[in-house]
Amino acid sequence: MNKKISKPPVDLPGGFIDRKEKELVIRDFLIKQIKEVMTMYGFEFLETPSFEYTESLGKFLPDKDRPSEGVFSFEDGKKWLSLRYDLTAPLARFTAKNFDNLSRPFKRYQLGTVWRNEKPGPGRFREFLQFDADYVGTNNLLADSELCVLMTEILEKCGLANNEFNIKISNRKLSKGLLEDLEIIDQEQQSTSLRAIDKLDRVGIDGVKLLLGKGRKDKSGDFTEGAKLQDKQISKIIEFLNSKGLDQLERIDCKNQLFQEGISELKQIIKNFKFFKFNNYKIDPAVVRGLEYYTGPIFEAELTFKVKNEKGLDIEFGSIGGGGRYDDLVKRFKNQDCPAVGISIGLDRLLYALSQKNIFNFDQKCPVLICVLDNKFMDYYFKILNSLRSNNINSEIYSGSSNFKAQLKYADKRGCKYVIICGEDEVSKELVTLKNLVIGSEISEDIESREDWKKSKDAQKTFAFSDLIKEIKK
RNA sequence: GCAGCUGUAGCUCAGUUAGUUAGAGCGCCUGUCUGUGGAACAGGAGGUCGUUGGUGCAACUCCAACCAGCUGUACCA
Repeated sequence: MNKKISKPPVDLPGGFIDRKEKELVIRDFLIKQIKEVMTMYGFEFLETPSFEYTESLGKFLPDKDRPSEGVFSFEDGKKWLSLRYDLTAPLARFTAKNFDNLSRPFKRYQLGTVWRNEKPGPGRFREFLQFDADYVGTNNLLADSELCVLMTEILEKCGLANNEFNIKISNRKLSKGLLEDLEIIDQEQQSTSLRAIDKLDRVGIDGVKLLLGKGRKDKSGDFTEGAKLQDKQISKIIEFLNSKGLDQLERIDCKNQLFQEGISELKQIIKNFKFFKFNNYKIDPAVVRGLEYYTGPIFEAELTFKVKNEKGLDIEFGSIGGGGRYDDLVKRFKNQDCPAVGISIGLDRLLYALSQKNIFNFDQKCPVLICVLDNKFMDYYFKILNSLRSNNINSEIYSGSSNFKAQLKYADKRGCKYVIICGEDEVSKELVTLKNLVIGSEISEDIESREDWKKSKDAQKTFAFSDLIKEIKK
């Protein structure tokens, strides 16, 4: 044997993780809640494949030097394929492909894994599960309103309290109109300004001022180039950002037509909220969400509590969901006007946030372990097993080959609440000994010597086989 | 991508001014205990000191490059 042969790594590529039962159980729960809400609201369930032609997904065409900038891609024959990075681009493709057969508005929801080749962070991976709900083929703002309501209902059903998040609403027409009105028309300067606005909640008003002006140094001393606007323009934008409600926004002196359209759309959306008796929202002009793509109202679900990393430090967590109106998306594929609006929620991020609240319980999942004291009692063990399973009790016969002591350790590690112990004494008299490991563990805290715990049989009980189900259900 | 910090056992970390065979706690395995996990005691396994190169008689220790992780920042459909 040559020891020098290097073994393959057990590490995973950065941003990819193994997901264990505890997490998957919660994830299944979240999915179940989402499906219920979506069905209630009358949305269709859709699934599209993981891969699409790279061109169909959008602007991230692989070039020879960096074929995977942002997306995972490979060349299949002469065509480039990519793993989808969201569910919206595939929806637009699907809609265009089936345009003539779809009812419009077309309401669909989708749950699926998406992949992004970018820097991972806490609760943020390169492979993650996303949920999307969209209205395609309507410009009725009732759809926008309903999606906000729906997002709220989902988050609440998933375990967030009403005061632990809120939906921030804005309109791309406001920021765009304002910039036009301030004669900031240079494309570069516009984008930089929009990005600066978007950062309000992270860098604060002063940070935004710097980013709109000369630029800003971050905590590590790294410098970000600013938009280099004039002071007059900056103070106008700051006034805009400080406008908390619709009233204050309306008072801003801006004649720009786009801006005014934005205001009246927001008014309509809020008016619609009354139908839904919905008020867990906040007008927030600082919401921008990306640069391309969105054309009108935009929404973002923001947590109101601090998220910590595994070392207990508060971290910048960002939003757990959001969306908006993207009226031009389908047009990329088909020469048809097809306004649309949608939301998405990152389930892994939601799960990460929820996991800090300790609201989930896993007791029932662990099986009852039937210990094997001797193989000659197998018939009896299977009699017990069949009885448990037919009564819907998770159970198993120890499947290793170690001694009794090791079997208890195994049960301990699995988190089993009960073990069943049957040897000569029990089998000959049709009895069952049931040991409660949880109680046993509690008792052990007061036990000091080995003699004491040998005596401590409070945690276990012996009774007739016929009473097994009755006893275990107690 | 950029910046700062951190890489020593499965985990958390110590390791002096470079100086024999690199340590601790927790965890893991075995025994005391052949029908009782969690206590105690005793023993054991487990390390190419992130990687590669450099300087030294000598490198975990100094230098360089690279890699990985964390945090911030940029980009974000």
